[in-house]
Order: sequence, then structure tokens, then C-alpha cells
Amino acid sequence: SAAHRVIVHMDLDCFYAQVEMIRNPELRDKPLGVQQKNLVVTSNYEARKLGVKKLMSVKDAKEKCPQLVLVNGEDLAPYREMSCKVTELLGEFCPLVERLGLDENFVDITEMVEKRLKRLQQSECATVSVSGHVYNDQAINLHDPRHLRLILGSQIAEELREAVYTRLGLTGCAGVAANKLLSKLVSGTFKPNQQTVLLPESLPHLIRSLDRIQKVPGIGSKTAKRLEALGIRTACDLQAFPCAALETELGAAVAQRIRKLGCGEDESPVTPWGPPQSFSDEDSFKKCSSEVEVKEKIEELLPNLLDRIHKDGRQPHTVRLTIRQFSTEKWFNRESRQCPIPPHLIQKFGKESSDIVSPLVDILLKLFHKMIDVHLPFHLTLLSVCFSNLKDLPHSKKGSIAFYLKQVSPPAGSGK
DNA sequence: TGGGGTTAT
DNA sequence: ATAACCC
Repeated sequence: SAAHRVIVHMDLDCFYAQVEMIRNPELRDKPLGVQQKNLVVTSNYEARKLGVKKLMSVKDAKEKCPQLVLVNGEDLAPYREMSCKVTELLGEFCPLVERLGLDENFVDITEMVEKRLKRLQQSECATVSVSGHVYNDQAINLHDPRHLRLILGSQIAEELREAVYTRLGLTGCAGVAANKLLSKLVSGTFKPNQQTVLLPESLPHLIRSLDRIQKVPGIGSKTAKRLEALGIRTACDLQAFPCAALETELGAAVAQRIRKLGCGEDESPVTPWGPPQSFSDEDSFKKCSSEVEVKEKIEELLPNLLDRIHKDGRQPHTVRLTIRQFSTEKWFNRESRQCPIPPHLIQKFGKESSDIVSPLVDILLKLFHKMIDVHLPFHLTLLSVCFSNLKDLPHSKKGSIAFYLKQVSPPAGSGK
């Protein structure tokens, strides 16, 4: 049944801004930006109309739009909460839901489509019509089973969006297609709060629209630069480029994967991750240059993190400290050191004991000293603490996979 | 240039 | 531990 998958990509509109408008409805009719440090990371459509772009500096945004209302969005808790509600809601329709960031979800609705298809074939006079847009205004042929499945998929996508709106008050876009890549590529065609289905005949048109190779999800800035050095700028360039040459340049694994991506092929399954594999908290700042300050920053980060881990119910077995040192050219240089958490400390994660904080601070400062010689001058611009390697405590129901998943997906290869 | 996440090597 | 990717 992998022959005709139907995948929905759902992408909430300006997610942080929507959440803030729900938290404070008076912001509804105003141009709104969500601020983190010196950046407007998201804005509502009111503000976008007035020229506020994604990741614009606060200074530029205020210049463009003096009436802009800003709310601080450095604490992700409200967004994380709402995001989980969205994923849970989608999970009520269908077990195969995969999160991508806080505001996107893939849903494999193949089984739902197959059910409706059978129901349809048993009914006498049924009329079927598409929900939302058809990419490239492609003509529909309901006698083509691929078309029919995707059209049923568009109806399901509409129901998912409707449920997210009526139950949570959030609007978003959806893309419906035969795999994750294509559903994601097509979902943003009409924005905001609209949906688009891609029929197979329009695949070449979609590929041709990828005028920069970096628009292909899975091809990031690094590979894009290397590809550009080979004269590859568009998805069509990539398709036309000899396989062998690509492999010698990027290695076989990467070359073959991105070559398929460039053709719109993507076999990767929709994978529900379940509970997070790590919890981290970070803070950026202009300058931190003494050990005392580092200790203070770490002590600021820990309580929030410990609270989140406590609510999760599992116990972390690894802790990591990440720093970013100031440098004029590269602002992307992060270093990290990690170590196992001593067993006697692991036990204390379940309780609300505060005597876990200072031993953890000690461990984190030791990790810090592995990277920085405090006798020499240093200049940090970011500190991050991450707990990972999370394990269920022996007899907990909470924290188990079952707590997060209503159903478990069948083992690979069990179908067929 | 935020504050997070993931997998691959 | 880092480097790549995603939002």
C-alpha cells in the first residue's frame, strides 16, 4: 500500500503571532511582531502588509512600521504547548503525524483515503469534488485513481484545518501530495489559510518553479554553496547533472538523496517521534566574560529546564553545555561538551528537590572549563544547556511511549 | 540573526 | 563532538 501514499503537510500561519493574538485578543486588529532579543522573528499579516519581514531587526521593523506592536517571545512555553495540542488533535484523525518544528506537521492519510475510496465505490451516485486549490489549475480526472485519492485527500485536509480552527482557533495552510517533499513544497502556494493539492501531471511545473536549489527542503545552505560551485542553481540543473560527477563531489549518500529530492522523489515515511529526545534552554547576550557571570547564566537556565523535565516524567542521563564565543567573522561557531549524569543525581530528577541544582551547576562549570581557560580573557555571546538520553523510569506510565501515542505504527515491511 | 529541534558522520 | 539539516 506504499504505491499510492497521500500525505498532508500542515503549516500554521505566522504561528507565534497567532498564539499571542489568542493570548491577548486586543492585539487582533493591530500590526503585531513577536520579538526575541533584537529580532522580530514573526509577525501577523497586518504587520506583513506594512512591510515587516521575517527575522527583521527591531530597528528596521520599527522604521518600516512605527505603529508595530511588539510582544516578547523568548519564552517558548506557550508556543510549545499550543504546538503539542495541534499535533495531538491531528493524532485523533490518524496515528501517523510527524512534527517539524513547532508549527508544521506531516500527516500520512493514506489509510483514511483508502477507507473513503471503498465507501465511495459501494455507493451508487456519489459526487466528488476537490477542496481548496489545485496546483497549476491542473484538470482533474476522477477516473484516474491517483487523482481520485488526492482529491479525497484534499477533503480530509480541509477537515483537519477546520478542526484545528474550531477547536484551537488557529488557521494554517495545507499541501496534499504523494510524498512529504511534494506536500511541503505545494502547501505554501496559496497563503494564508488556504490549501493546495498537487496532481502528478503538474510535478514538472512545480520542479521548474524551484528557481533556487535551496528551496528544496533537505538542501541547506552548505550543500547549496557546493552545488553552485558546480554550476547547479535550480532543481532542473540538478536533474540534468551527471550522477557520477555529483557522487564524487558530495559522496554517494548525499548525492543520491538530493538527486531524488531534485526530481520530487521522497520515500521517507511519516514518523511520529513521540516524546522529545532532548530538552534544552539557551540564552544569547551581548557579552559574558567572567566565570561568575557564566555561573549566574547557568543558574538562570536550569530551573525552567528542570521543570520541563519534571513534567515529562523521564530521567535524562546526559547533560551538555554549549557556548558561542564572540568573533567578528563567524557568528556560527558553537562548541559543546557533554558528560554522563552521575547515577545518584539521576534519581533526583523525579522529585522536586532543589538540591539537584547546585551539583548540576558544578558539572556544567566543569564542562565549561574544558572549553574555556578562565585565566585568559574570553567573550561569550550564548550559553545553552541540554539534557538528553532520556529514559523511562522503571514503572512510570507517564513518560512511556504509550503516554504520547494512541496507537503504535506496524513494523516496517509487515504490509504487502 | 532567536530559541529551539533532528539525524549523520 | 561536530556538522549538516529543519522550523
